Amino acid sequence: MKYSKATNYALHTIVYMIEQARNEKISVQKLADHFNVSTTYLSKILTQLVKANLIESTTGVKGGYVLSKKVEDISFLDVIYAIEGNAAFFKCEFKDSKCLIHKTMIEAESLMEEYLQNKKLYQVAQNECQGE
Amino acid sequence: MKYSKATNYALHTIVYMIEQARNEKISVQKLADHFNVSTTYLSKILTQLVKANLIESTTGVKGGYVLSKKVEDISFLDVIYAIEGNAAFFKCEFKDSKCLIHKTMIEAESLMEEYLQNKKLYQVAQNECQGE
DNA sequence: GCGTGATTACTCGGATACAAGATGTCCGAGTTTGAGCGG
DNA sequence: CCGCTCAAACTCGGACATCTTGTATCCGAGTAATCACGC
Repeated sequence: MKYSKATNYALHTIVYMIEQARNEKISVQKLADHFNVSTTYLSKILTQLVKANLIESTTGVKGGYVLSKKVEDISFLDVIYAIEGNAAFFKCEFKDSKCLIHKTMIEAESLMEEYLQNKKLYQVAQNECQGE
Repeated sequence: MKYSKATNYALHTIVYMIEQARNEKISVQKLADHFNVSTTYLSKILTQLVKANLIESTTGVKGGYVLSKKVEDISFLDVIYAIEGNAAFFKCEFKDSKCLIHKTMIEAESLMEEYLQNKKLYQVAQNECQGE
């Protein structure tokens, strides 16, 4: 039961983009250097963020990635869902919907997700840990 | 980011034991039949619960497992920790302790865990999903 | 009937096998910008 | 100076390799109750 490294990279990437001058495109290359990961790997992660409509990409020379929303609209949960998917943490093998254990676990998860939905990434920008 | 099946089995096993007459030993065999899993696999899971002092085992003929605490003292979180470990969901690769992303994620996790700590398993016993 | 040993019904733990997912790399393809070059 | 071509700088996507973790099985060892047997 752990969040993947990819989620960590995704969160940091978005925060980094928030801290850049607005609407300035940024290349995978630059991000990868900054976080000290391979460009190809990071690009996979960014592709997932694009599919979730959190960022936009423009191809070709001078291409790169830009936030596609107002910074106030990007929550932790948005990024997490984009990378991890939005399936429930817990799934009862048995009677599922009627299972009280299942119900309890879902309630617990909801608490956490509600918090992460209300927490926006721009709130932690600046003074943020910036890779190595 | 998902809880393992083992956690599901563990939670259901404890609930099942709560529903049994108190202090009555129960064998892996019986539990495995009930949940329709292999005895050897379930026994590994139970061993983890023993190590976490949630249940006790007695070996030999007429041996088996019994709860080792009062039912009011067994929380969801106890069982989850026993199986999943108590490591944090999220770990920042970078400056860790100073990272606000990390801090936020830990806060979110704490909310969930607090809920699961206060929720006891006997509260969902009875009317519970009992395997197939 | 009483002690001793064998059998039986259990748990325990190590070794192993398999599958799935996370992590990461490689490479070829498509796309846009801009530079170079010829008329 | 205009238009064409071509290279360069990007993203995109599929295929693949590797590692870790979860799931599951097998088997041999240890342990305690009970049964059987001999004295």
